[in-house]
Amino acid sequence: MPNPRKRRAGTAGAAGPDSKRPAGKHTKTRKPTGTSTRVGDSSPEKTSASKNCGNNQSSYWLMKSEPQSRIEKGVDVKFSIEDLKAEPKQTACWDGVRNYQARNFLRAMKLEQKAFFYHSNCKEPGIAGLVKIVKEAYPDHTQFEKNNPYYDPSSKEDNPKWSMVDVQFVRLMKRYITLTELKANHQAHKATGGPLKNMALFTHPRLSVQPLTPGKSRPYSLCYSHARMTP
DNA sequence: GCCAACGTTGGC
DNA sequence: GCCAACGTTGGC
Repeated sequence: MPNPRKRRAGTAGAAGPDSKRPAGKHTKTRKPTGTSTRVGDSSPEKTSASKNCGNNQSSYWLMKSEPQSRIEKGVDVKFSIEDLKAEPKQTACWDGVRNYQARNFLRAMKLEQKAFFYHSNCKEPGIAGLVKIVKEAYPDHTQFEKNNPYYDPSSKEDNPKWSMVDVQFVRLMKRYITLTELKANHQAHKATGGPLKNMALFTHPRLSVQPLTPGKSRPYSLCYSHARMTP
């Protein structure tokens, strides 16, 4: 059931983001490595950010979602950053990821890490805002729901294949960063060795959940092989 | 384990 | 709506 699609999210499950969270989890918002990165600044060169991809992986991610209505198996998959903002607690679960690489990245996400919210499959694709991880990976309930577009009959309750995280709205970008702009920077960086030269958005265009690398750190290809472990 | 057929992604 | 790129499936 290939559905390497990104996904919208539903209200953070009945088992909401905080239901069984270790209470005192008020970790300081750890800024991505000291790098100067003003995260979420509108300059695309800075949209890649954070740590290395070694063990603790990227501290910054990019997650795609479709802001426009589209019916998939009878269900509207639309989920824009405005939709996220409108959720209770501005929080939702990121369900429906059905691609192993994307899933592995979901599983690597840590509390408080941030992700750029990317609008795909729409008039003007691009980065719309910033979200943060408020619940680490747990089983995606939609894989067991027969009437759900993301139902996966091959997944067993005692060994769920697919995971999701909960994300919370942080803010919109100061200005919308279009795919066109990102691509221009990516192209330029390929020549100059700039930080976006290996941006997964272009090197792995179908990956709906992807890590971003810090300005001068290792190329994404390394992260990629690290994350490659299991299907 | 190869690989052709098929399905999906997502920009255009 | 088209279609190229690419992931998945399943026969062998």
